[in-house]
Amino acid sequence: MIPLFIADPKVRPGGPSAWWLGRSLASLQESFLRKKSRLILRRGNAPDVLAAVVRETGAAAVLWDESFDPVQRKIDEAVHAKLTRAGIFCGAFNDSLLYDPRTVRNKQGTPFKVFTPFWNHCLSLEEPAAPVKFNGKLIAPSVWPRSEKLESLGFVSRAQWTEKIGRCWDPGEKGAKAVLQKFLRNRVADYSEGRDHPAKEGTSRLSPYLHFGEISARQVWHETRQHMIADRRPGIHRTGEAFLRQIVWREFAHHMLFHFPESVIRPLRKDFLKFQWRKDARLLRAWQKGETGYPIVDAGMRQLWATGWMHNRVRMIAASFLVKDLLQPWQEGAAWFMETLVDADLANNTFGWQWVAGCGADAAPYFRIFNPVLQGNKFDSEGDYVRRWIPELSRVPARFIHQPWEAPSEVLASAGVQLDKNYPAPIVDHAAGRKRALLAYHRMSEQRQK
DNA sequence: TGAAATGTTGGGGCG
DNA sequence: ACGCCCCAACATTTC
Repeated sequence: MIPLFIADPKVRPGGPSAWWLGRSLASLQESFLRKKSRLILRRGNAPDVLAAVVRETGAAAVLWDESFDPVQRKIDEAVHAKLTRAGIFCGAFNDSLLYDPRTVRNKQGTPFKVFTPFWNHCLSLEEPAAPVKFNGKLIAPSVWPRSEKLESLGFVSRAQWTEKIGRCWDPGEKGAKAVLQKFLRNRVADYSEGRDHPAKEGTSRLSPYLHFGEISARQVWHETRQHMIADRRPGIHRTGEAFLRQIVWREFAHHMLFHFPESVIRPLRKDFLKFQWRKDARLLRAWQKGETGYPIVDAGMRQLWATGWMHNRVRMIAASFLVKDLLQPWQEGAAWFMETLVDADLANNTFGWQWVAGCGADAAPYFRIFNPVLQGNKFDSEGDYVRRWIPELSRVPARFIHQPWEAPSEVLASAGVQLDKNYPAPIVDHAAGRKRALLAYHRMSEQRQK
């Protein structure tokens, strides 16, 4: 068996994702070496690379883990076509999802477009197969094919930010297992409540590991189920199920992307094609840099920049702010997230942004608009999250931490805050922004009727 | 996996 | 003691 990774230039990860992939491959190389095997690295057009490796080694079959995103699918098809023509056996298996998106259908035989029926349907299916522990030997070929150096694949960045992100994460399979065990031991029992408080570590933080396949959804599913049986803490069933529900949201997003690959660019609800966004590079830039003047939004955007990750509650708030308060196209936000997240995942990201923007198949209605002050008070009531990511506001009392512009001048002065000097005043008034968003939404709806 | 606007109820102050 | 008003507190509707 020849483990092989191909860096195909058609797949273009953002900076943090590329960094993660590089670290992940290094870790995978080590674990193959420990098993007296190797991980061969190549770069180039995947079908050509595979044909060359088959020629070099006389391999009889090529097996790979299937991915369902549009770019990868296209590559897989090309590989399959080229190799089968050459008489090579091809086999793809699904290790990234719990179920095969080609077979999950509702009673009408069409894909599910609403989450709850999808969830109920999944629960009615046979449980996904338990992962198999491999204890066997990896049989080495008589001659190993040539491998490129990991550094030459372009994933290893010398940029300064990688050092900072590196301190937050431990990519690789070992890290993934440790993170899951820690989550099940310490946090899953409080998941339903804890997951919404960004200052706490209440979420699983598994997203990048799941994205890169360092842990599979089936592993997470079965470990969690076992834990729910063994853990005697009250309420563990409810909170464990809330967590599994998130795993199935991921599943749903991947199935949706499989069935609607064009949703990466286009809104699923076609009336949104006519929505009047107010494209403004200045506003987009302020949002990206965490300079909107709304502390909970800015804290999230700065956490993203500093660590390659943002707490999910804050992702929703920040996304809502960009799309509704600033009326910027959701595609701009989605693109920024893909560039800056370590867990950048086309399916989850596309689904999430369409959900927030209200143009997804099963989305939040457009008139559901987050108020960043209320959300801040509700989920970061002490302001600890804001203080961690916006040091300029660290001395503002909790009463005003989510709306510093409302603080009396002496409070601001003693906290060392000068609005528009060391922290921006709000770039838009939320009440006015909300009204403007609703107006744009109504104009779109009227236009549809014409 | 909202929030704001609007409606309803009931207790207490007060003439 | 009674009725009126005010306004929390909660419920419902609307966006």
